[in-house]
Amino acid sequence: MASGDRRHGKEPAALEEDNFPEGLHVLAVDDNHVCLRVLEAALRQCKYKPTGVMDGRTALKLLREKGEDHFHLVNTDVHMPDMDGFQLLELIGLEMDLPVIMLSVNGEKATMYRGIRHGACDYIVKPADIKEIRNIWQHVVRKNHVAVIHNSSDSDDADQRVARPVIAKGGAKSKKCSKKKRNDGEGSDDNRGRRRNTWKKPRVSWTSELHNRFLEVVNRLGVDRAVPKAILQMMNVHNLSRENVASHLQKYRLFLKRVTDDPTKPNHMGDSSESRRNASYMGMSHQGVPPSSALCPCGSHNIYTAPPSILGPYGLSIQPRNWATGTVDNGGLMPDTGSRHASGPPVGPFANTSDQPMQDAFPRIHFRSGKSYQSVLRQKLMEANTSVVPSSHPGTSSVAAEMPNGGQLESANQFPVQPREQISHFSGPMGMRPSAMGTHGNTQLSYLAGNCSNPWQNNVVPSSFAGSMVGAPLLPSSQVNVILPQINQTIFAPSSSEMAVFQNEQQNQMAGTNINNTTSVGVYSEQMTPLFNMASNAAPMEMTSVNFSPMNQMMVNGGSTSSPSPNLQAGNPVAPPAQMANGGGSSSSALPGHLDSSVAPPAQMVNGGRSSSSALPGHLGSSVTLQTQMLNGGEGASGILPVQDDPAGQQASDDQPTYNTSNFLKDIFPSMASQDFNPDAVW
DNA sequence: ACGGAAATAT
DNA sequence: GATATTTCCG
Repeated sequence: MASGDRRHGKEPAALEEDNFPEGLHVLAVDDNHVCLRVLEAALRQCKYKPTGVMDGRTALKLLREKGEDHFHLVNTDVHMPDMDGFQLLELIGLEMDLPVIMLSVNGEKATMYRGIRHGACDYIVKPADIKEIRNIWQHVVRKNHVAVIHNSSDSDDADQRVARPVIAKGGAKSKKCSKKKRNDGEGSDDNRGRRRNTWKKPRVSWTSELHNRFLEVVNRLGVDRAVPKAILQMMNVHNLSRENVASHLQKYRLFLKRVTDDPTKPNHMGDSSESRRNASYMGMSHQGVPPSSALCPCGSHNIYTAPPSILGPYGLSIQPRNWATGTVDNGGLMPDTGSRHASGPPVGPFANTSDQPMQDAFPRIHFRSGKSYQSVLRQKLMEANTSVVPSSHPGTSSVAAEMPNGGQLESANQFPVQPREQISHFSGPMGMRPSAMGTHGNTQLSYLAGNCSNPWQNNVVPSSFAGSMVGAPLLPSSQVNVILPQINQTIFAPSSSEMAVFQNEQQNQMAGTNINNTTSVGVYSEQMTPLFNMASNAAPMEMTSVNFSPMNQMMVNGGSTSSPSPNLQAGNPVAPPAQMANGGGSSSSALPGHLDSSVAPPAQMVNGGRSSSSALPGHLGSSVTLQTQMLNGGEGASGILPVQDDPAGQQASDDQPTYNTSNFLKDIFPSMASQDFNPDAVW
């Protein structure tokens, strides 16, 4: 119960200095020679291995050449003449998935916001306190674990979890010393340099889609020849390892065995024994994802009809589930294996990705997982607001402790109400206007039943095989069609340019709606959020359970109720068929429109349901929306920021096109003069 | 490379 | 606490 132990705070709450991993390669980017020198010296002093370059372009080139494996961190100034610092942030983030700490001389919150929006995981205001420099290593650690630890948003020790050391001496494994001999040899060698090697393997989520394919292959191969390697090969799913398959196969075999041994096991499918087994198995493991029509041509893969497919009953059963409450209401048709995640449906992130197993991820611009992380950023921003140069480093328990509710708040407010104007941006499935959908439970129902998994597949369910969905083409929704393909392209073959376009698109749309209240983030952004997470994250590790919370929420929203809320309607397109089964099972239907829209998990609902930001004190609310914004990854959503001067269009002071020594001095000295002399200040 | 089983994550 | 998934090891 290692994880349990950690959750209960048995382990160090903070990233202790003891765990400082010396020799992290830090790429220092600053066009100013003096600055760079100082920075490098500081890094060195802090036991890092700085690799300084003079400008953004060189830095990017270097990064691309050496690969992210060579660097652990990037510390870059955002004020560079040769390249937009923010663009650099983004590029690095998207391409390399490296923690990037932005350096800024002005320390303005707008700059910080922007930097964060562009992927910075933290920022340091010059003159930097050496302590801050010293602490940046924690981002590497956090990066590795926040995602993994995240989820239990309701736990009060979340902050501690986030701050937990990861790569410390033991390499990737932060596991406590195993009681067994097996893990004793912690001191493996893969800890220091190869950050990559220290990374935990992304957790693959065996959705029904994936499982379907798996079963299909197994069936095709025959039980005897169905060995991991062969299966893997035939499955032809990217990012799926032999181990993954082996593991799944193991589980499957175990299941088969169990079924064989216990023929009395309930068979709700009423199928042949084989079918039953498969079906049951699916029930056992599938993630509430509608089966792929492609894999199961019967085309009846929905909760209303569960006919056998020519390919077999693979995962045909959908696990009706009330995502909102984390309970399962499948009419006893299926085991409740996938319902453990109270935070939402365990949907995978790869909607419509044709060959991607769902995995957890730790997106750069994704702070959901790190409640404390958010808190940290929030604090930093707050400090920035008050012109206080933060000395404490984000992630430290102390900081986290200051925002015990951070996670809850953010979640509750994550998906504010969608204004109609925005809704109109999206055409529903089959050309239905969102407003025309879901108003009546039947509408959704019929839609979902008729078109099977389209909406689900395209909008919500991160099906690994959605690409092969028979019904996919039926979905005329421009939104869906436009977005999904990009997901495929950006996630696993991240192209910064593509991503940029992607974001821009969204930004434009968002901007077009001129949202400026904290509850105006609409369906679009909600749906996009996960995409951004994915796209901006090379290691989709936490997608399933974290990144997609938004999606999950959407699902709850759209499928669980026939709420009259227009917002809800907006969410309908993503309503999972499975949810339809629940009909009005979700309690959300009884909730106010806003709540419906935001679909806050139970715990969060308590929080007020509606936009939490509005119920919170200024800064607090600000932070909440900040996350949303970050999640959105686009500036378009910035309008929701309570902070007035951080609108999308703000090109304000942080946009200094040029940054020369003169500016530097001007910026630095006043800054230094304005604060107590700090012997630790780097520059 | 496999598959069982322990470890760990959710 | 139960399971799912990963990791280790023969």
